Amino acid sequence: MTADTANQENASRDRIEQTILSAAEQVFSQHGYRGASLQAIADQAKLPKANILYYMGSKQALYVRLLNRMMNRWNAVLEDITEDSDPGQVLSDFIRTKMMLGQRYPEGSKLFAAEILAGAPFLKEYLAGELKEWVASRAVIIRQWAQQGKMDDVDPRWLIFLIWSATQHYTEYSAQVTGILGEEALSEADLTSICQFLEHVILKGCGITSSNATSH
Amino acid sequence: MTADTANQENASRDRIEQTILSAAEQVFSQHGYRGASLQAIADQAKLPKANILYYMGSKQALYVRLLNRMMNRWNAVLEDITEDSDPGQVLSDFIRTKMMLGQRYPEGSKLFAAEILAGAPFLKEYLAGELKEWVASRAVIIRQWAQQGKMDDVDPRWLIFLIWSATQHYTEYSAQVTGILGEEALSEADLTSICQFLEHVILKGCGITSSNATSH
DNA sequence: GATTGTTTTGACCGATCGGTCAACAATGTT
DNA sequence: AACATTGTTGACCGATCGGTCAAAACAATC
Repeated sequence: MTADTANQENASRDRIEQTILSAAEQVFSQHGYRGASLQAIADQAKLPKANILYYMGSKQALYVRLLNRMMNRWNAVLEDITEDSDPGQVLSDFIRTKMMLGQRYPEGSKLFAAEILAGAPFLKEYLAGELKEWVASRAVIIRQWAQQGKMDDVDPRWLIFLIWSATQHYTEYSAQVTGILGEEALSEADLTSICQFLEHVILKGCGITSSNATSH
Repeated sequence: MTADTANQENASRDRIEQTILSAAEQVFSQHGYRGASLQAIADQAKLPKANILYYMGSKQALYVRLLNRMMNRWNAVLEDITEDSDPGQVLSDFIRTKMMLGQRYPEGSKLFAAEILAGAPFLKEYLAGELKEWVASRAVIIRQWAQQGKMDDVDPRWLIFLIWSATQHYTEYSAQVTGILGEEALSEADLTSICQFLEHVILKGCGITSSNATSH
């Protein structure tokens, strides 16, 4: 096997795996781990069922792989903030980025939501480990901002949960939102309006005078 | 059949039905409609599987009945507001009530969330009908408050969605929240703190001077 | 062209799915 | 006591579940 054919084959293998992962993400996100069937995933991917297992090993391995892929997409958010950062700028970016991620990866977001709804059987350690530390470290910085008088002295944990929930709502509850709005899907105008609303309420609600937060 | 024995039998039947509904709510809320099995519900209710079907007819009928029961619990919220109401008082009550409902019926709330995640196959008409009208009518009143200068001119729909998402988060994402906090469950102190935080941020964020909102 | 390794896929496995049914127990009614 | 109604439940049905396997198709090397 030459390097050329190796690349070619690996590329082919990657393409098939991506097809399967994408199909599986859709099915798992709609019906959760138990409710999803390999046959439904295979149909979605337009491949025989045995092929799914050949590439992914088992239903559980496929599911865990999807969860990990989604976790990786969430890195780099709120990662490089310090006590000297501008809260308005940071929270504004946070809201926008979180909203954008949800719109970019709706199936992945729903997959994650279903996992949490089921009691997070595959993510318990991650939540109580990595993510807990991440929240704690961000909370320290936010508290410093409050001590500096840059914002109100609110509990940073509730603030983070508020931004998470408010933004995730529009992807995970999209069926409810679109039903109520009477639209097929959220328009660009809707998204802009929602982001502006969230920035307005959350920043103002935290006592942040958004000097340059609307400069985007 | 005397009236007495009729009452007795109906009471017995009701008790069994409630047992089944409660068991089913737990199973459906964790695994969604497809992921839940009648056998699992029967085990939870400590009844033979055939007994579940005798009382409920079918899996779908049982599921729909649970959804309707949950919908009924949500009535009476924001129902008696007028243009003369005090926004601070109303929104404060809204936040508290919504939070309380989530804590009181965690399984029902998760059941609803799973239904929406799956694309709301059984609730499409309700969302696009009753609930849409409900939101629209509340929105009219909230806009009147803004015109009267009682609050900022924010989009009432986004405001309603914000309060929904922020409060629901603590029941539907309880696995994530408790994992991050390192607690088994949310304490009373946590809940009080969260309510105060949400009232502070949302009311202030909407430009509402909460004169007597903290009188509870 | 023979050989070796990798994909592909239909057929199949035991277990479980939602649902039916008949036999039986329990309870009312007369 | 005889009968009718309702409640209970194990056994069973065809379909589908996740997963295995072997035979065939395919590709690469010598």
